[in-house]
Amino acid sequence: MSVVESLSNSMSIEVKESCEETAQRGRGRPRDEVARTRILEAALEVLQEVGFANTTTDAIAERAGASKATIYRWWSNKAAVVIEALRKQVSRDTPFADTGDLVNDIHLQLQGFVEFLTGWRGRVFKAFIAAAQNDPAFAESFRTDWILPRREEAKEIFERHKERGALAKNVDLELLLDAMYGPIYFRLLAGHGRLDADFAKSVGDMTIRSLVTS
Amino acid sequence: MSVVESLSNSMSIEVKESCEETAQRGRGRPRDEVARTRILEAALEVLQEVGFANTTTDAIAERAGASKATIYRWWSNKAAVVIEALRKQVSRDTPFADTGDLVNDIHLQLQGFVEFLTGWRGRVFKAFIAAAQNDPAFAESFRTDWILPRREEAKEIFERHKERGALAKNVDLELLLDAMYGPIYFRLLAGHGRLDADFAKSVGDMTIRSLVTS
DNA sequence: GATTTACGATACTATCAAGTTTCGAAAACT
DNA sequence: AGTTTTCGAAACTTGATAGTATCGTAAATC
Repeated sequence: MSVVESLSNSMSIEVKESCEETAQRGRGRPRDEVARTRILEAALEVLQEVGFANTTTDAIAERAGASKATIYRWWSNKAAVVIEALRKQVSRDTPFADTGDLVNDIHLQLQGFVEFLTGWRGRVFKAFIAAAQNDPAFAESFRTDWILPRREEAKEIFERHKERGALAKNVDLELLLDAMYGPIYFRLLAGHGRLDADFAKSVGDMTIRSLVTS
Repeated sequence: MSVVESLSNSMSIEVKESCEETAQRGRGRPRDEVARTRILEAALEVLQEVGFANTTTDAIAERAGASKATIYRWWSNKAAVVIEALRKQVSRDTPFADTGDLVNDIHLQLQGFVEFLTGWRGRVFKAFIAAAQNDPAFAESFRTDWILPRREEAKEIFERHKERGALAKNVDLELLLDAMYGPIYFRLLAGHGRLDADFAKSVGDMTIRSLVTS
């Protein structure tokens, strides 16, 4: 069983539905929630294949077996669809290691993250980051919905390690997280080296070494 | 004097001119090298302001005071202009610390890199990385012209530190470089924390701590 | 059954940008 | 002077796509 799977039952961040649109009881035919799901899934698929710059609403509609009219009935524009799709994925796929052992936690977190990025979700993720550099709406969502919640969760775990005495009180947790995840992001985006379990292990080892004397 | 300025006389990587187009002696009016320079500079300016996805050839031409015909006379397409412009900047702005002292080198390199990214060039750089996620030509140039040369140069410096005994022979230099630069890239792209001299110092300290027991 | 709303399909409009062409003028060589 | 090539300016063509509108149908409420 993979690390990601073994952690998938951990607490996930619930994203509040922004719109009052969801299944409002009224007169006519209700919103087709299946179509909604298909559209969001299709958006991620297309995004992952061609990047946001080359993602078209026609492609999303065709992939979803839906109509463009349906898309624009529920989302104000193309970016809104993709951003909601990305947020949905975030709320599902954020396993996080919390075993009680510091060394173990660090390794499992890095291992799980690399596994998360390998393959399908890695390409989605790259597209997300790229879009965030060109469009402020994506940048905001990337920070608010992805980066910050994960960091807060990780910081809580590390705070408990501090209280248990496994981690020195004066360790800068922001810096620690950057040291852990920075190299992973770096290889993901620059592609200059392998991004696999061995690398995750090495980064973890190095991070832990940097803590012993701090 | 800034770290970047103090290092700006160091060896820079000479990029070979790809095209035989440059100043071929023939019959008619020769190529206007001033216009060429203006076009490349304008390309970077526009890129840095709006990102590659929103960069238009019209904007580049207008900014450069040139004609689109001139652009397409010498470059096959829009991406070619921008990629050459980025390559030109790389060949100029790659100061690298090599003082002979390991701790000093690490801190100066990180300091110089953060300074490089702060302000104008940081935005160019972000646009470069974003484009690399959507367009294979940019990705190739990013690795070949930017990442790899810098890493090779840094690895040579660290190899000398190994020979001097300042650095353990078994240290993985690829990993070391990822640990140094990964966190910087991370903050540059995710924007979740400050990217300043203090941060560079902290990353350097942490990196050095991770080396002492390795 | 009448009404209301959503649906898929499709045609449509409007915009924007890449790349081309034309033209008169300028700058080199012979 | 004549020739060749480039230049800037501007008009132009072409293609792609975001977003809208229409229409007949399906699924709910009253």
